[in-house]
Formats: sequence, structure tokens, C-alpha cells
Amino acid sequence: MNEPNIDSKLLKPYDPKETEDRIYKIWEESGFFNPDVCIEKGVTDKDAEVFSMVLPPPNVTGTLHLGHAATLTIEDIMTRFARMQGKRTLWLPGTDHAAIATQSKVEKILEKEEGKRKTDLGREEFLKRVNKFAQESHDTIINQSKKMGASLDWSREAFTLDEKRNFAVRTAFKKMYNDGLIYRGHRIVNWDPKGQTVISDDEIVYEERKAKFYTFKYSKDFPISISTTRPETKVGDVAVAVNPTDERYKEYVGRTYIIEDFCGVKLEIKIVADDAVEKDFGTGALGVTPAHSQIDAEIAARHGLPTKQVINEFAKMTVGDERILNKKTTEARLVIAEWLKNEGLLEKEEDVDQNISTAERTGGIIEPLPKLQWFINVNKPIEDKNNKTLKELMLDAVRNKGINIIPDRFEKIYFNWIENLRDWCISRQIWYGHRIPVWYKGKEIYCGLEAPKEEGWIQDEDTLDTWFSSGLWTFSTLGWPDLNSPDFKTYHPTTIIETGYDIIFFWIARMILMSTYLVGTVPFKTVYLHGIIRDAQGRKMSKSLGNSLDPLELTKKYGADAARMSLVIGTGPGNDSKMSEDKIRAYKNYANKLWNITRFVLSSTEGIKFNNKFKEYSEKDTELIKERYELIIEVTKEMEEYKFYLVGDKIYQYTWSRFADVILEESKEIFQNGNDIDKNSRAQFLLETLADILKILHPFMPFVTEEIWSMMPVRNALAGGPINNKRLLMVEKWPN
RNA sequence: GCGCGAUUAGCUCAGUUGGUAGAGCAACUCAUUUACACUGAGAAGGUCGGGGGUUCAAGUCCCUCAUCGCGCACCA
Repeated sequence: MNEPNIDSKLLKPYDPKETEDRIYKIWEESGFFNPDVCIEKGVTDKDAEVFSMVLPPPNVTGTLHLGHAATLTIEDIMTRFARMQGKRTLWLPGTDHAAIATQSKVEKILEKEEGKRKTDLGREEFLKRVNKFAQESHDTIINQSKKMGASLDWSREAFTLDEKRNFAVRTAFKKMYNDGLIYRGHRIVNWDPKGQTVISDDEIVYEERKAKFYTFKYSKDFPISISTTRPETKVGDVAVAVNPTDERYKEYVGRTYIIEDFCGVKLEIKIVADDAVEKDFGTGALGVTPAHSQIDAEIAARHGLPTKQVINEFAKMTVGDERILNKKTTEARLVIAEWLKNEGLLEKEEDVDQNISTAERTGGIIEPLPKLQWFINVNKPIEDKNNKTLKELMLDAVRNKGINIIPDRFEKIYFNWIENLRDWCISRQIWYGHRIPVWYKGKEIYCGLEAPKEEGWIQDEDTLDTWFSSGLWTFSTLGWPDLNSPDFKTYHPTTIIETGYDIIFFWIARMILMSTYLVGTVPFKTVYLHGIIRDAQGRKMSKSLGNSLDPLELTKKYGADAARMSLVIGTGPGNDSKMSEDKIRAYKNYANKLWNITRFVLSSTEGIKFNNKFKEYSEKDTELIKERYELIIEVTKEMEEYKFYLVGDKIYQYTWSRFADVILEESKEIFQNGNDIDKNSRAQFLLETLADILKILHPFMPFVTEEIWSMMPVRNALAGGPINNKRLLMVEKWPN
């Protein structure tokens, strides 16, 4: 056999390092990530079906982790598949300013490197620092995303805090304000003493801890015992509530008791009857602390009881004498417990498991406090929405199948969340974020897109919850509020949103809220939720465990294609998946196998004279073509059903066990001893099949397939045309 | 307390509408320069978490229990 006249690269093992950056550059320069260019260059029909999707914008707080890598991989598979199907395909990138997360990260750095606090710098200077940090972090994460092979349209990149998005935020806020959906109210809110801001109910993370459960009386002659895990809040009690049907306490209801000295504080306690109290819990009597408990505040409101705040924003006591005044709640707790014991008032002290509320971003222990904040009313009927509430709009979108959630069990979880939903607190006492577009002048208040012209108006100091701007993401990135924006008209509602199931409430639900209300359509037709990536033992990856794998290290070592395959195969929607280096290694071998298959196919078909006029297949090859055809039908269906994990495995299986191990082996015999028809037939079959394998595999392993494609004499062999007169594989037509 | 998911080979997972269990990785035996050692051939490995039921037939449908994980609520 002659020395094969094929690309010399093929004679060595496949080297992803030499290949991937070069290929990515070719893709970027082709412009094909941008659907407009695809239309311009004639690879996509102008009237083609639209496929659009926004990338869940990564926070500008750090670097790419495996969760991002999985997101990028799954979404790139969807995007490349759609593009190859000839759809008008847009995958839109961006980053998230992640208000609290980013600000607290910069605060930490400032503290560590300069020993300064943000107040030392002032709002303006501090924000400059945050912006600088955000910019650097942004650049890192964008470059890392490119390493994964993501075919995102970078020309449309957006940021949740840039000028255009800020305009969208102000527009949205103003409309909601005018409709009475946004209001300012004095309420018990979740205060994070560590982050020095209010947070929403969804930003609370419950942690189970051991706690002491004290049962005691306020004074010796007080008739009812109460229980609590937080004795220090009891200096703020104004009542004891019992169940109306509780015979034990019936005679006391309505009476008021004065306790002259409760660890240095005078209390006035009224006994009230309220249905919210459970007879069987504790003593069946509840000490009512309206300022520091949501439920107590509700009870207090029903009975016209006063609110007495005893804890401040730094979780320190604001009442009492030197024993507790200015002490932290945790210290005051012990002081009062000790006092109760000494006074003989303590009846019982038990160990209990308790869920304590912590702030998701800072880890601070939440202190319920009464505060004046901005809220979104989710229960107010909206006139131009047939008097439906935001809650109902959110429910309808999924219930009426305007939105399909994959896997569908998350629909239940979504409904359950909405049923328990309370008004969304959207103001934050931090500097980094969208400033609330509201101005005050004395008692006057103004909400608008711009500051009022006249003198003397002062803007609200607070910024908005980061999820407010994220909620607008599917349309704020497409030109909204300009309803005539061509992108908005073409690409919204988006085809699909793909994200981790852990942010279904934070993000998915808020996007549905914003889009159904502001745009009047669903934000996306399908929600595809993926799971969490865990380590080989099934543990969550974390820095403290030291078990996290860096996706960039993995791509360096094994190639992005191998990393992508291992992130997709063995992962169904909604299920957590496990990641190990063994798994990736297997797919690195696969890339090389494909490389060698190509070497064999190209070199063994080279000398064959093709009979293109009479494209004739042997009986055996006709069967093989049928088999291949069935495979294509099958995987195309599975791709359309988003079962990528099945397709990846199937094509792997076919390439290796069927095409290489069986078909190539028997081809050796045919090329050696077969007649011309058989040889010609087999050569054509091998080239066609390899081309189809490359196409099907391309969404999964874009780099190696594109590289091999560039070496394939496809047109020459199959149609008699000139070599290399072919498009990039990324815009080739999906096989059929 | 309410709800959800998982439990299949040593490990990671497939298993469509019920028809006597599949793949990858690992381990085992053989092949030794082959398109590819980032390889090939072969063999081995499972009473499908336990129990009960429906059915001619159950990994698959129903009930129940157990273990692990998760969400929500409660958390006086």
C-alpha cells in the first residue's frame, strides 16, 4: 500500500491543545455564532424557524466552575443542534452583577488588603472598586466560557447592570409602581446583620443546629408558663397568646399583668386568645414579641398590641441595664437564662434541634426586624390582566401549558412555592446594584425614569434585589422596552431556558412573573432543569472539602470535548450527576479513536476510483445504510426530546463497537480482495458514515469533529466536486 | 408535619407502551505493533433495596416498609 496522502496531523495522536483555540478562532471569525451573519451568508433561511435561548448569566464574582461548564455544554449542544437543523439560532450571553455576592466579596478583599471598610471610601469610590473587580472577573469568566467551545453570539453580550438593562429596570419599576404593585411598607423583614441589608424569603438558607428550649414564667405570680429558644427577645414581649379553646387558660384571657422587673426591664403583658397558637406545642402559650417575629407581628396586629423593638441592626440589645444593654443577642440570651434560673423562674431547659435562618450570601444569622422597605404585591388584582394577581399569572403560565417544565415533577414544586409566596421584598441596603428610581422631597414622593428637574429631591438610598433585573433577562437583553426592536420581535418569547434546578424560585419564577406582567407572554416555552455536579463519591463539590474539579484544568489535561462528553453522558434532567477524572479519560480516548478511524477511512479509500454516475451499493452496504438511517432517525428524535445523554452514548457506542470494531475490520478484507463494485460501495459508505458521525457528534464534541471535518474530502469523494469546497461543520445540515 | 427523588454488575448509570436484564469505567484471561496500546478478542460479574399484590408474564403497574438525598412548612 502506498504511503497515504493525508494530512500529516492524522499520523500522530489527536492533540486537543493544538487544536481547540485555533478552531474556536475560526468559528468566531466566521461570524456564524450570530444568526444575522448566518442569514447574510446564506447558511440559514431568513424565514427559518427560530431557536432562541439566553445563557443564565454567571455572577461576576469568581471563576468558572463545573456547574457553569455543564450549563455551557448542555446549552451549546442545544444550540449547535438547532443551528445544524437550519433554524435561525440565537444563544445570548451575559453576566450578572450579583449585587450582594459581589459587594461582600469586594468588601472582604478591601478589608483584607487595605484594612478598610466601604464607609471609609464612600459610596462613589467604593462602587469604582466594585466595578473594577466585576470587570476583571467578567473577562476571566468569558474567556473560560470560550474554552468550553460555547457558540454564543458575543456581539449581543449583555450585563444585568449596564445602561440598557438599567433603563429596562427603571421602566419595569415605574410601571409596577403606577399599577400599585410596588409599595413601600413597614413590616417585619429578614435582616442580615452581617451583610447589613434586608433579604427576601428565598435568600434564607435553613441550617439545623442544637439549641436550648427554655420554659419559664415572667415572674413568680404570673399565671402562665411560656417556652422559647430566644429568652433575650422576651424583653420585647407585649402579650401571651393562647388558643381560644384552651380550657387551661380561659380564665386569664383579657387580663393584663405588669411585670416590674424582668431582668431590668418592665413588661406589660396582656393575655389574648388567637387561633394561630397550638395547644399541644410547648406549654400551649406563646409569648408575643411583635418586633422580632413574623407570626407574633400578625397576632399583635389582630389584637391591636404595640410593637416594642429590643434588638437593633447589629443584633445587639437596645433595652435593659448594663447586664444586657448593647450586648449581642447570643450573650444576652445566656444572661437572661441565668437570671431566670437564679430567680427560680426557669422550669425546664431542654436540648432541641432547631432550624435557624441564615443569609444565603453572607452566612449571617437572620434577625427579624420591623423596617420600612419596598415590596412587590403578589396578591393585588391587576386591572388590565383581567384582575388576575401576579401569583395567578405565574400559576397560569405553567398550568395552561404555556410553559413546559422538564422534568415535569418540578411543576409541583413550582406550584407549591407560589402557593406559599408572600410579597417580595425588593429593596436592599447595599450600594452595588440598580438604585431604586424613587425620589423624596419632604413628604412628597416621586417615581420616574429620571430624577425630577426641580431642586431638592433626594433619591432613595437603596438598591434593588439582584433578581429584579435577572427577572427581566429574556427580554431586557433583546431590546425591551422598545417593542419595535427587531431582536425582541424575532426572538421573544425564547424557545427554552436551561438552568440548574436550584434556582427555579430565584430566577425561573421571577422571569415568569416579570414577563407575563410586563410583556404579556411567557418568557420561554420550555424550562430544562439540570442537576448539581457532584464528586465521584456523590458529595457536593466545595472549596472547603477540596474535592472540586476545575473545568479549565480538565480541559487542559483531556480536552474540552472530553470534558463536555463526561458532563453530558449519565446526566438526565433534574438529576444530580457525578464527575470523576476516570470518566473524562474515557472520552479523551474516544476523541483519539475517532481520529484514528479517520486516518483509516481516509487512507484506505484514497486509491479507490469512484463511480459517481452510478452510485451503487453492495447488498451488505445497503443493509448498513439502513442501519445507519435508523440510528439517525432515533438520535434525531432523542435530540428533539432533549435526551442528549442518550444520544451521546449511542453515537459513542455506534462509532466504537459497530463502525470501528466490526465495519472497519471487515472492510480490510473487502479492500484487499473485493471486486470494484464492492470496493467502491464500501469506500463511499465509509466516507458518508464518517461524515454523519461527525455531524451527529458535533454538538457534543465540536472541536475534534470540526478539525476532522476540515480534512474530509467530502465533496470530492461523494459528488465529484472539488476538495475543500465545503462549509464549516458547525453550519452543515444535520443528517437525515 | 406535607411533598419529591433515588435504591439495577465492584463504581457511574441506561432500560421507551409490562414480554426472562444492558453500556461505560474498574478488575480478570489472552493477543504484542495493528488505522488506533489513548488498542483488539474473550470470559466473568445482577434472586433489579425488603415484603406483599395485580397479571399468562413485573426492573417496569399498585400497596407497604427500609435506607439515603432533596424541597416546602414548622421552628413559641
